Amino acid sequence: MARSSRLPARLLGTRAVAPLPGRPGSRSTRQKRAVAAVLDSAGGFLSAQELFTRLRSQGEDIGLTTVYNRLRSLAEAGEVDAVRSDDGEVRYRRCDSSGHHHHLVCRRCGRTVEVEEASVERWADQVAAAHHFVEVSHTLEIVGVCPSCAC
Amino acid sequence: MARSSRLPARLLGTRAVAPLPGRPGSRSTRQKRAVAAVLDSAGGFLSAQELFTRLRSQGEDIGLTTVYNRLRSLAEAGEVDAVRSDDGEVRYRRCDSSGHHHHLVCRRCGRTVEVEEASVERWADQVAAAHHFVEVSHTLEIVGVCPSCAC
DNA sequence: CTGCATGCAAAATGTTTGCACTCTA
DNA sequence: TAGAGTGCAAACATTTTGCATGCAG
Repeated sequence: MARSSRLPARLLGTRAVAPLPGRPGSRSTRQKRAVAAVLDSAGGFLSAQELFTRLRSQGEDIGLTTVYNRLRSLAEAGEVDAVRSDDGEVRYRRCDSSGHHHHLVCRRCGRTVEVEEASVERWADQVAAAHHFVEVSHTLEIVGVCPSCAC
Repeated sequence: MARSSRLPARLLGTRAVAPLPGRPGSRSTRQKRAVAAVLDSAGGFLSAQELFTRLRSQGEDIGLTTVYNRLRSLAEAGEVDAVRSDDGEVRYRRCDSSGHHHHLVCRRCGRTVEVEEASVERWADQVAAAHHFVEVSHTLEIVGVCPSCAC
């Protein structure tokens, strides 16, 4: 009962040590390419369901299972970050690995702005250290309504 | 599709303008008392399912629906905090500090430390303002391994 | 008595799994 | 042609909802 784990919790958290894409035995398919493309163009966070809808609405013939499969592989490979949102969906974003950053998200249109602020990182690390926590990571998201959606 | 909300997202996030317990028309029942008791004695985070199991195993005759009902009421009243864990369950804990705060969570044993830091709040609001976002809220959680679990 | 509270049963969601089929390499 | 990849259908776990019944005030 306590043991649920619909998603191997290990996939979550923002740390990523990524093996390069194109590993042995990996095959290139239309679906893989499509998922990657949408993920790239989106920039921000996307849930599996959203991703699936976008693909379908742009005429791509792909199954929901495949989207989940792909997303899991990408997450395991460290090519996307996965965080669970408040409403229970897991949301993925292309991990540009160039630096740790957070997002300012519009709750209406989904527009996202990347935000970097070292002080927050430092603060989080300090807090953790003060309580002697190790292997620390953190998640932070600011949500609101963007100017275009405001009125 | 973006609109899922198995749990009205408004319950999450730590904003709480709490009406005092025992509001008008509120009745005291065995079940309510039982939930409150377990929640109190637990101290830390508890999922609805865990709470339910504990109640049952200690002989309490209560339904799962009631547990969920109660938890929702308590969350709306600001008497418990609700955070979604990595594995998808919402976990509740008796909320003692009345203000807005975040959590430092042990990813092994679930132990949590409440953290308050005005500067983070201010920073989040500033970032949002800079991009002209309104109706802003934010979520922040720091996860790591606590000293006892680090060994 | 009144209507808040309870809880069974059933629906809804997001995600995972079993497995037969498809296509890339 | 072997096996990685795909995707339908069905299973799952958590949470919500409909509704008839119960009980505190």
